[in-house]
Amino acid sequence: MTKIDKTTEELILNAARKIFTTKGFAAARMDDIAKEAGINRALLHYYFRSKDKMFDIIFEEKFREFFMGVGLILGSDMPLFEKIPAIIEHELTTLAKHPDVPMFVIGEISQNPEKFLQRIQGVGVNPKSISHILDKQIQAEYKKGTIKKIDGPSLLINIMSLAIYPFIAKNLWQVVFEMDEHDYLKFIEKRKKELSAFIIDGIRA
Amino acid sequence: MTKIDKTTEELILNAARKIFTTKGFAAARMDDIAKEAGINRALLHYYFRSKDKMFDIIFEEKFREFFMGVGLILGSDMPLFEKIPAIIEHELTTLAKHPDVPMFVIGEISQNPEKFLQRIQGVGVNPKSISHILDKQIQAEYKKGTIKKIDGPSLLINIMSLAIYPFIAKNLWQVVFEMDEHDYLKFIEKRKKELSAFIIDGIRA
DNA sequence: GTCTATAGGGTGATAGAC
DNA sequence: GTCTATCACCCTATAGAC
Repeated sequence: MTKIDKTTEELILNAARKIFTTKGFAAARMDDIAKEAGINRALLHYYFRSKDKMFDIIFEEKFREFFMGVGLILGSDMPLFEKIPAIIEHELTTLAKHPDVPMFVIGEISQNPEKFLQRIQGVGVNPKSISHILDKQIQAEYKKGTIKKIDGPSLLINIMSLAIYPFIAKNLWQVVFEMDEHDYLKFIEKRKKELSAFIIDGIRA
Repeated sequence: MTKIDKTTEELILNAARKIFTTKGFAAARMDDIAKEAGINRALLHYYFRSKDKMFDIIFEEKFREFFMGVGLILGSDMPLFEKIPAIIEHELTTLAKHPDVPMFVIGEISQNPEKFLQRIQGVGVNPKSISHILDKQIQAEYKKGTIKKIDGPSLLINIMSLAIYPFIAKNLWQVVFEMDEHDYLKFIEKRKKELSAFIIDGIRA
């Protein structure tokens, strides 16, 4: 519990957040972070001891952001036809503000999938129970004759694909479509309205 | 045109392909590649001079694989309702064999979007003309009353999202769904049949 | 062509002055 | 708390023996 200058610590964390999320752990340099924060390398170690420790703090934070919101919606008892728009709305809104989070989180998970399970349970998201809730809702709608036969994992991955991929490949599509930052965010904004309808029409009986 | 041992060269390229595509440029070590190939580091430089040059060869190759096939289908005059299943079939089939290509290619493009435009033109794919062809086909179907109003970029990114994201986040979803390699590929195989229907139902009027 | 040895520069981390 | 100087190791690349 050493007394530390709060503003410097946050200056460093802001810099670390920017560098790690845009470059990933392997390509990020302590010097990049120091320069971004406008201080020198030694100070990073004074506040956070090592690159690994600093990375863990940022990753944990982004990991939560990435999974917790959608986990809560998915695990709720909201009806299926409300859940889908709620997820789309939530994902596109938060990711528009933090476009490089998906690539960062998924990229680092890919390098270290073993660490992933315990971590996701740590943030209070239980894949199995979520999966179970979703399966039950799909079953119910199917029996009512409102949707086609589809299994939970398929529907879930369809929703997440459509919501997340446009951010993962944002730089790629910006070049292809010749869009600048602002154009692309407008494009995403327009998708908000279209995507739910697209998904629901895709599963409706 | 020095005479070089073809089999050693390919041994190295195979190793480089594996290491670069799974770890990315920044995390890949020349020593990883040497060990994977069963030779020593110096030999890598003898054949390919530098890490950068070696990487370029692998990236160029994977870049082509990733864009050319789908580019040809998209640019063809195949009717829209055949084009969509053709893309899905092509993508899921080739990516099932090379699951880490999307993360590799998109990840490296994200780090260097400037280099991307010239490169894609280099492989004979012209985004603008493809976009134009697709737009015309959508317009035509819309006038026939067969599909809802949707713009080219939206439809295209929907298709690519659904096809590619499951491979980008493969390790993540394998943990969530508790699937091993074989389970996941079976899951993908099943999606092949479902996805086209899902997309077409999603845009149908 | 393939190896060992090593140069040369980067990179994370620490010591110590202020 | 913040800095400069520096260590120790890592990593790419090259030299030179075989």
